[in-house]
Amino acid sequence: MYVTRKADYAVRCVLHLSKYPEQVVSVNDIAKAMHIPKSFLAKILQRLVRKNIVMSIRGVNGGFQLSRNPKDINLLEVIEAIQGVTAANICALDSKKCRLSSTCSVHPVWVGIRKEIEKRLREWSFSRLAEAKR
Amino acid sequence: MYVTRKADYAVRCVLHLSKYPEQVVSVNDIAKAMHIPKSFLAKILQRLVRKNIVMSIRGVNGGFQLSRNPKDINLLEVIEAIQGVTAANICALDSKKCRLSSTCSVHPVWVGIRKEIEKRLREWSFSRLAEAKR
DNA sequence: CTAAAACAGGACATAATCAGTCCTGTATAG
DNA sequence: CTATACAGGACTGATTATGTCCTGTTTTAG
Repeated sequence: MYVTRKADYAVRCVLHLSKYPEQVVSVNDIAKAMHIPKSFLAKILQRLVRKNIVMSIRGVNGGFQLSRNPKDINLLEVIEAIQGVTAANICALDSKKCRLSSTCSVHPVWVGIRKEIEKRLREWSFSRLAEAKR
Repeated sequence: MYVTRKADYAVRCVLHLSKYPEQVVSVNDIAKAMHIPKSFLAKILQRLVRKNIVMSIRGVNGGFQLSRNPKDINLLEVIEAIQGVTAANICALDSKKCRLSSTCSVHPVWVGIRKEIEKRLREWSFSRLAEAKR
Protein backbone atom coordinates (compact mmCIF):
# COMPACT_ATOMS: atom_id res chain seq x y z
CA MET A 1 0.00 0.00 0.00
CA TYR A 2 1.41 3.30 -1.07
CA VAL A 3 -0.43 6.53 -0.38
CA THR A 4 -0.23 9.07 -3.19
CA ARG A 5 -0.11 12.82 -2.56
CA LYS A 6 -3.62 12.94 -3.89
CA ALA A 7 -4.96 10.55 -1.27
CA ASP A 8 -2.89 12.21 1.42
CA TYR A 9 -4.38 15.58 0.48
CA ALA A 10 -7.84 14.05 0.51
CA VAL A 11 -7.27 12.85 4.06
CA ARG A 12 -6.05 16.26 5.20
CA CYS A 13 -9.02 17.85 3.51
CA VAL A 14 -11.61 15.61 5.16
CA LEU A 15 -9.81 16.08 8.45
CA HIS A 16 -10.12 19.84 8.07
CA LEU A 17 -13.81 19.60 7.26
CA SER A 18 -14.27 17.35 10.27
CA LYS A 19 -13.05 20.16 12.45
CA TYR A 20 -15.76 22.49 11.17
CA PRO A 21 -18.83 20.27 10.94
CA GLU A 22 -21.96 21.81 9.45
CA GLN A 23 -19.94 24.68 8.05
CA VAL A 24 -19.42 25.35 4.37
CA VAL A 25 -15.73 25.80 3.56
CA SER A 26 -14.39 26.91 0.18
CA VAL A 27 -11.62 25.17 -1.75
CA ASN A 28 -9.50 28.23 -1.19
CA ASP A 29 -9.80 28.05 2.57
CA ILE A 30 -9.09 24.33 2.75
CA ALA A 31 -6.12 24.70 0.42
CA LYS A 32 -4.57 27.45 2.52
CA ALA A 33 -5.17 25.74 5.84
CA MET A 34 -3.82 22.39 4.67
CA HIS A 35 -1.07 23.51 2.29
CA ILE A 36 -2.55 21.92 -0.79
CA PRO A 37 -2.35 23.36 -4.33
CA LYS A 38 -5.79 24.84 -4.92
CA SER A 39 -6.65 23.52 -8.37
CA PHE A 40 -5.35 20.09 -7.46
CA LEU A 41 -7.52 20.06 -4.38
CA ALA A 42 -10.53 21.04 -6.49
CA LYS A 43 -10.06 17.83 -8.49
CA ILE A 44 -9.76 15.77 -5.36
CA LEU A 45 -12.92 17.26 -3.93
CA GLN A 46 -14.84 16.41 -7.08
CA ARG A 47 -14.01 12.80 -6.45
CA LEU A 48 -14.94 12.95 -2.79
CA VAL A 49 -18.30 14.39 -3.82
CA ARG A 50 -18.94 11.52 -6.23
CA LYS A 51 -18.06 9.07 -3.50
CA ASN A 52 -20.54 10.74 -1.20
CA ILE A 53 -18.01 11.64 1.45
CA VAL A 54 -18.36 15.35 0.92
CA MET A 55 -21.12 17.52 -0.56
CA SER A 56 -20.69 20.71 -2.54
CA ILE A 57 -22.63 23.93 -2.55
CA ARG A 58 -22.21 25.98 -5.71
CA GLY A 59 -22.45 29.70 -6.27
CA VAL A 60 -21.38 32.64 -4.18
CA ASN A 61 -20.57 31.60 -0.61
CA GLY A 62 -20.46 28.03 -1.85
CA GLY A 63 -17.99 25.42 -0.78
CA PHE A 64 -17.90 21.97 0.76
CA GLN A 65 -18.99 20.16 3.85
CA LEU A 66 -19.01 16.55 4.95
CA SER A 67 -22.03 14.65 3.73
CA ARG A 68 -21.91 12.38 6.78
CA ASN A 69 -20.98 12.46 10.43
CA PRO A 70 -17.17 12.29 10.75
CA LYS A 71 -17.57 9.28 13.02
CA ASP A 72 -18.93 7.39 10.01
CA ILE A 73 -15.98 8.15 7.73
CA ASN A 74 -12.69 6.33 8.19
CA LEU A 75 -9.20 6.64 6.76
CA LEU A 76 -9.46 3.56 4.57
CA GLU A 77 -12.61 4.80 2.89
CA VAL A 78 -11.15 8.17 1.98
CA ILE A 79 -7.92 6.69 0.66
CA GLU A 80 -9.73 4.09 -1.42
CA ALA A 81 -12.11 6.75 -2.73
CA ILE A 82 -9.11 8.46 -4.29
CA GLN A 83 -6.72 5.74 -5.33
CA GLY A 84 -8.89 2.65 -5.34
CA VAL A 85 -8.00 -0.55 -3.57
CA THR A 86 -4.27 -1.03 -3.15
CA ALA A 87 -1.82 -3.34 -1.42
CA ALA A 88 1.90 -3.41 -0.77
CA ASN A 89 2.30 -6.11 -3.38
CA ILE A 90 0.02 -6.75 -6.33
CA CYS A 91 -0.02 -10.44 -5.49
CA ALA A 92 -1.96 -9.55 -2.34
CA LEU A 93 -4.44 -7.63 -4.45
CA ASP A 94 -5.04 -10.04 -7.25
CA SER A 95 -3.40 -13.43 -7.14
CA LYS A 96 -4.09 -13.84 -10.85
CA LYS A 97 -1.45 -11.18 -11.44
CA CYS A 98 1.18 -13.49 -10.00
CA ARG A 99 1.89 -16.83 -11.62
CA LEU A 100 3.44 -18.15 -8.46
CA SER A 101 0.97 -17.02 -5.84
CA SER A 102 -0.59 -20.43 -5.43
CA THR A 103 2.72 -21.99 -4.46
CA CYS A 104 4.73 -19.02 -3.21
CA SER A 105 5.38 -19.00 0.51
CA VAL A 106 5.73 -15.22 0.54
CA HIS A 107 2.19 -14.69 -0.65
CA PRO A 108 0.54 -15.20 2.76
CA VAL A 109 2.90 -12.63 4.24
CA TRP A 110 1.63 -9.97 1.84
CA VAL A 111 -1.96 -10.91 2.42
CA GLY A 112 -1.43 -10.66 6.18
CA ILE A 113 0.17 -7.24 5.86
CA ARG A 114 -2.62 -6.00 3.66
CA LYS A 115 -5.26 -7.12 6.15
CA GLU A 116 -3.41 -5.51 9.03
CA ILE A 117 -3.10 -2.18 7.25
CA GLU A 118 -6.72 -2.14 6.22
CA LYS A 119 -7.77 -3.00 9.75
CA ARG A 120 -5.74 -0.14 11.19
CA LEU A 121 -7.00 2.37 8.65
CA ARG A 122 -10.58 1.31 9.23
CA GLU A 123 -10.20 1.81 12.97
CA TRP A 124 -9.51 5.50 12.54
CA SER A 125 -12.69 7.46 12.01
CA PHE A 126 -12.37 11.16 11.35
CA SER A 127 -14.10 12.05 14.59
CA ARG A 128 -11.39 10.09 16.39
CA LEU A 129 -8.68 11.71 14.28
CA ALA A 130 -10.08 15.20 14.81
CA GLU A 131 -10.03 14.67 18.59
CA ALA A 132 -6.58 13.09 18.68
CA LYS A 133 -3.92 15.19 20.35
CA ARG A 134 -0.36 15.47 19.17
CA MET B 1 5.33 0.70 1.42
CA TYR B 2 4.95 -0.48 -2.11
CA VAL B 3 6.90 -3.44 -3.41
CA THR B 4 8.16 -3.00 -6.98
CA ARG B 5 8.41 -5.89 -9.41
CA LYS B 6 12.17 -5.64 -8.99
CA ALA B 7 12.04 -6.22 -5.25
CA ASP B 8 9.46 -8.93 -5.66
CA TYR B 9 11.72 -10.70 -8.14
CA ALA B 10 14.62 -10.30 -5.75
CA VAL B 11 12.62 -12.03 -3.04
CA ARG B 12 11.67 -14.90 -5.34
CA CYS B 13 15.26 -15.19 -6.40
CA VAL B 14 16.67 -15.38 -2.88
CA LEU B 15 13.90 -17.80 -1.99
CA HIS B 16 14.94 -20.04 -4.86
CA LEU B 17 18.58 -19.93 -3.83
CA SER B 18 17.53 -20.75 -0.27
CA LYS B 19 16.09 -23.99 -1.55
CA TYR B 20 19.44 -25.05 -3.03
CA PRO B 21 21.95 -23.93 -0.43
CA GLU B 22 25.60 -24.37 -1.30
CA GLN B 23 24.75 -24.90 -4.95
CA VAL B 24 25.72 -22.54 -7.75
CA VAL B 25 22.68 -21.60 -9.84
CA SER B 26 22.86 -19.60 -13.09
CA VAL B 27 20.73 -16.56 -13.91
CA ASN B 28 19.11 -18.64 -16.59
CA ASP B 29 17.97 -21.34 -14.21
CA ILE B 30 16.66 -18.91 -11.62
CA ALA B 31 14.84 -16.92 -14.28
CA LYS B 32 13.12 -19.98 -15.65
CA ALA B 33 12.16 -21.41 -12.28
CA MET B 34 10.81 -18.13 -10.98
CA HIS B 35 9.32 -16.66 -14.16
CA ILE B 36 11.53 -13.60 -14.20
CA PRO B 37 12.87 -11.92 -17.38
CA LYS B 38 16.49 -13.03 -17.55
CA SER B 39 18.32 -9.77 -18.26
CA PHE B 40 16.21 -7.99 -15.70
CA LEU B 41 17.09 -10.60 -13.13
CA ALA B 42 20.76 -10.20 -13.95
CA LYS B 43 20.51 -6.53 -12.91
CA ILE B 44 18.78 -7.45 -9.69
CA LEU B 45 21.41 -10.02 -8.85
CA GLN B 46 24.16 -7.48 -9.32
CA ARG B 47 22.57 -5.42 -6.63
CA LEU B 48 22.14 -8.37 -4.30
CA VAL B 49 25.83 -9.13 -4.74
CA ARG B 50 26.83 -5.58 -3.80
CA LYS B 51 24.60 -5.82 -0.74
CA ASN B 52 26.34 -9.04 0.24
CA ILE B 53 23.21 -11.14 0.19
CA VAL B 54 24.36 -13.24 -2.73
CA MET B 55 27.75 -14.06 -4.19
CA SER B 56 28.62 -14.64 -7.82
CA ILE B 57 30.95 -17.08 -9.52
CA ARG B 58 32.04 -16.02 -12.98
CA GLY B 59 33.04 -18.08 -15.97
CA VAL B 60 31.79 -21.36 -17.34
CA ASN B 61 29.56 -23.17 -14.84
CA GLY B 62 29.35 -19.91 -12.95
CA GLY B 63 26.25 -18.57 -11.26
CA PHE B 64 25.06 -17.42 -7.88
CA GLN B 65 24.65 -18.68 -4.36
CA LEU B 66 23.67 -17.13 -1.07
CA SER B 67 26.57 -15.50 0.71
CA ARG B 68 25.01 -16.22 4.10
CA ASN B 69 22.85 -18.78 5.78
CA PRO B 70 19.21 -18.28 4.76
CA LYS B 71 18.25 -18.01 8.41
CA ASP B 72 20.26 -14.78 8.56
CA ILE B 73 18.50 -13.11 5.65
CA ASN B 74 15.03 -11.69 6.07
CA LEU B 75 12.38 -10.25 3.77
CA LEU B 76 12.91 -6.66 4.87
CA GLU B 77 16.61 -6.77 4.12
CA VAL B 78 16.15 -8.07 0.59
CA ILE B 79 13.41 -5.58 -0.22
CA GLU B 80 15.40 -2.65 1.14
CA ALA B 81 18.48 -3.84 -0.73
CA ILE B 82 16.58 -3.31 -3.95
CA GLN B 83 14.31 -0.35 -3.39
CA GLY B 84 15.77 1.33 -0.36
CA VAL B 85 13.80 2.29 2.72
CA THR B 86 10.15 2.91 1.99
CA ALA B 87 6.90 3.58 3.82
CA ALA B 88 3.23 3.74 2.90
CA ASN B 89 3.33 7.52 3.24
CA ILE B 90 6.38 9.74 2.84
CA CYS B 91 5.48 11.53 6.04
CA ALA B 92 6.29 8.31 7.89
CA LEU B 93 9.64 8.19 6.16
CA ASP B 94 10.78 11.74 6.54
CA SER B 95 8.66 14.15 8.51
CA LYS B 96 10.53 17.04 6.93
CA LYS B 97 8.76 16.16 3.70
CA CYS B 98 5.45 17.09 5.28
CA ARG B 99 4.82 20.59 6.55
CA LEU B 100 2.04 19.37 8.78
CA SER B 101 3.56 16.29 10.34
CA SER B 102 4.28 17.95 13.66
CA THR B 103 0.63 18.81 14.17
CA CYS B 104 -1.16 16.29 11.99
CA SER B 105 -3.08 13.64 13.87
CA VAL B 106 -2.76 11.20 10.96
CA HIS B 107 1.02 11.15 11.15
CA PRO B 108 1.23 8.70 14.09
CA VAL B 109 -1.04 6.32 12.21
CA TRP B 110 1.43 6.13 9.32
CA VAL B 111 4.37 5.72 11.63
CA GLY B 112 2.59 2.88 13.40
CA ILE B 113 1.81 1.13 10.14
CA ARG B 114 5.37 1.47 8.97
CA LYS B 115 6.70 -0.08 12.16
CA GLU B 116 4.24 -2.94 11.97
CA ILE B 117 5.15 -3.75 8.36
CA GLU B 118 8.87 -3.64 9.06
CA LYS B 119 8.42 -5.87 12.08
CA ARG B 120 6.50 -8.45 10.09
CA LEU B 121 8.98 -8.46 7.23
CA ARG B 122 11.89 -8.80 9.61
CA GLU B 123 10.26 -11.80 11.26
CA TRP B 124 10.40 -13.79 8.05
CA SER B 125 13.83 -15.24 7.44
CA PHE B 126 14.39 -17.13 4.23
CA SER B 127 14.95 -20.39 6.05
CA ARG B 128 11.49 -19.95 7.55
CA LEU B 129 10.04 -19.03 4.17
CA ALA B 130 11.70 -21.94 2.42
CA GLU B 131 10.22 -24.34 4.96
CA ALA B 132 6.76 -22.78 4.95
CA LYS B 133 4.06 -24.95 3.41
CA ARG B 134 1.28 -23.61 1.25
C1' DC C 1 -30.86 41.32 -13.87
C1' DT C 2 -26.20 41.26 -13.85
C1' DA C 3 -21.57 40.80 -12.06
C1' DA C 4 -18.77 38.29 -9.14
C1' DA C 5 -17.82 34.21 -6.53
C1' DA C 6 -17.43 29.51 -6.44
C1' DC C 7 -17.81 24.66 -8.06
C1' DA C 8 -17.59 21.05 -12.42
C1' DG C 9 -15.19 18.78 -15.75
C1' DG C 10 -12.18 18.01 -19.58
C1' DA C 11 -7.72 18.69 -21.73
C1' DC C 12 -3.09 19.31 -21.28
C1' DA C 13 1.81 19.27 -19.39
C1' DT C 14 5.83 17.59 -17.27
C1' DA C 15 8.70 14.89 -14.52
C1' DA C 16 9.71 10.74 -12.35
C1' DT C 17 9.55 5.95 -11.95
C1' DC C 18 8.92 1.33 -13.57
C1' DA C 19 10.13 -2.48 -16.08
C1' DG C 20 12.88 -3.99 -18.96
C1' DT C 21 16.42 -4.58 -23.12
C1' DC C 22 20.86 -4.37 -25.33
C1' DC C 23 25.58 -4.15 -25.99
C1' DT C 24 30.28 -4.41 -24.78
C1' DG C 25 33.58 -6.12 -21.67
C1' DT C 26 35.70 -9.56 -18.38
C1' DA C 27 36.58 -13.93 -16.18
C1' DT C 28 37.19 -18.90 -16.38
C1' DA C 29 36.66 -23.96 -17.27
C1' DG C 30 37.84 -27.34 -20.35
C1' DC D 1 41.27 -20.30 -27.31
C1' DT D 2 36.55 -20.58 -27.36
C1' DA D 3 32.14 -21.05 -25.40
C1' DT D 4 29.74 -19.89 -21.22
C1' DA D 5 28.41 -16.93 -17.75
C1' DC D 6 28.59 -12.66 -14.92
C1' DA D 7 29.42 -7.03 -14.79
C1' DG D 8 28.02 -2.73 -15.82
C1' DG D 9 26.48 1.20 -18.46
C1' DA D 10 23.27 3.20 -21.76
C1' DC D 11 18.97 3.37 -23.53
C1' DT D 12 13.80 2.95 -24.18
C1' DG D 13 8.82 2.86 -23.94
C1' DA D 14 4.88 2.92 -21.00
C1' DT D 15 2.68 4.31 -17.07
C1' DT D 16 1.81 7.07 -13.11
C1' DA D 17 2.15 11.09 -10.27
C1' DT D 18 1.36 15.73 -9.69
C1' DG D 19 -0.44 19.41 -11.11
C1' DT D 20 -2.27 23.52 -14.23
C1' DC D 21 -5.52 25.75 -17.31
C1' DC D 22 -9.57 26.90 -19.56
C1' DT D 23 -14.39 26.95 -20.34
C1' DG D 24 -18.86 26.33 -18.54
C1' DT D 25 -22.52 26.40 -14.89
C1' DT D 26 -24.71 27.73 -10.64
C1' DT D 27 -26.01 30.97 -7.28
C1' DT D 28 -26.47 35.05 -4.61
C1' DA D 29 -25.82 39.89 -3.36
C1' DG D 30 -26.85 44.30 -4.70
